[in-house]
Amino acid sequence: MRVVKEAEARRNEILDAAEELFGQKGFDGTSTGDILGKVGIARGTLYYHFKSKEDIMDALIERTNATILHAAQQIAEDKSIPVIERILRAVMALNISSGDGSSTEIMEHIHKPQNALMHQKIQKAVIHGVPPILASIISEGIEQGIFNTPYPYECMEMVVVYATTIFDQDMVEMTEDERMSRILAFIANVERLLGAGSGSLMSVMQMFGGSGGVEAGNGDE
Amino acid sequence: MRVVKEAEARRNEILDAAEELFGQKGFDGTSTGDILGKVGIARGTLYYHFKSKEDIMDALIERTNATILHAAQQIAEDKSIPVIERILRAVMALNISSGDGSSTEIMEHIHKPQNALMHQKIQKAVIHGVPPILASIISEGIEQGIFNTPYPYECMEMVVVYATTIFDQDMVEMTEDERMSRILAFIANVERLLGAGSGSLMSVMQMFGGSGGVEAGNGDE
DNA sequence: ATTCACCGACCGACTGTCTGTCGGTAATTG
DNA sequence: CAATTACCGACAGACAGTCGGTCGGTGAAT
Repeated sequence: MRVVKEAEARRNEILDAAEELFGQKGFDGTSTGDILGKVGIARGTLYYHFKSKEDIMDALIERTNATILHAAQQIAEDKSIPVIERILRAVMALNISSGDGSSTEIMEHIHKPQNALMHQKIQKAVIHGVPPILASIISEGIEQGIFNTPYPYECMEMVVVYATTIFDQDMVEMTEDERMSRILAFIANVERLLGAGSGSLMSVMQMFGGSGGVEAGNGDE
Repeated sequence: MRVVKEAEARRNEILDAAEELFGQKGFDGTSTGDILGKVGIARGTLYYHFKSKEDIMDALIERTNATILHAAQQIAEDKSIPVIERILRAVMALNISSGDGSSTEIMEHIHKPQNALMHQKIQKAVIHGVPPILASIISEGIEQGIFNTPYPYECMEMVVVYATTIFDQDMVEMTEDERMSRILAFIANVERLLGAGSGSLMSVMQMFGGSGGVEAGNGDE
């Protein structure tokens, strides 16, 4: 039983299988044998296309990242959308999406206590890729007088690092209430960082899916 | 050749060896065989004291953390030290120290591209343990009118998450200049978060070893 | 004060699993 | 009908964890 395909097709088959398996069982929990079985190829074939198991992970992250960042970048450049709305949409594009309707929901099930390495690599990619995109939008906001900070990039870096660590990962166990109050504090803090008016960013709360009627018309402080 | 010791003594011998080896070669790069050789015991003995390799790491992190956090806590409670100075000292206590002069400089060489799992676990412990300590100092500062924020805890959480990710790890490659400008921006951002006067936190810059006006003298790297 | 039963600490051969390699084979292409 | 490209699967090497068994010390009983 021998099926020959174009190298890139095989590569993607392997990545697809790896994506699903890593999501289910984690990187360490997935053996190359699992991938072999799922794709239906032999050991040698896998190592013909990838030089190591880790190489598969790297390729997977790059593939996903390219797709996701591109989508966010597109949105960021669309000056027809108001700044605040655009931030919201750009961030949304990073969370789920992908475009072609296929899976690519790595972000979904990656938050396992396992996959530490994968986690780290993804975060590195995110920290590298996302802040520049958001900072460009912020800069526009500054020109429009919506924001006011000398450090748009560093602000976004801080925001992204914090949000991905606390909200996307399972670094801190939280009840639904704790989460909600963290989100409120977070938004208030971001407003300060960006020099935005108090409450001006409350509309972005919908980014944090789950519960929470956006009803929050509270004026604290 | 058979040497019998008290269980806790052996446990600590094993942890000492693991600490050094993990620091040198990383967690994945260290085999249980390496530890065995270094301590001079047999396989079975290791698994008599620890239930798995990961269990060794957990114990190691807990041991280190207990020491470090305790030191920082002590400082935080010393109301004779001015608030700003106290923050500085508490953070210093987290970085190196340990107390008894022995090693415990995990934080030193842990920042390797390897040890992802260890990294994650340490960060989790830090995120859990440090913000409460710092927040208590901040709260005092608020009473004294030095700071002004409704969210001292969340601010510290954000600060700690960001600083450990960007400055302590190698998440982002930076030149010395980039690092310096990141630090400046960071301090300015923290001042905003805490509602502190502009420039009031510049003195804490010495926390970030290396260059900067502190003249500490060490030329690392 | 000697014997003996007991138990915690210790040993190391062994097992199962996993990653990565290598020589060889089938399909494809020019 | 070469030469290249994709593929195969047996194999080597390494490693984490297990298990039956051993040894030294300690306290109780003789």
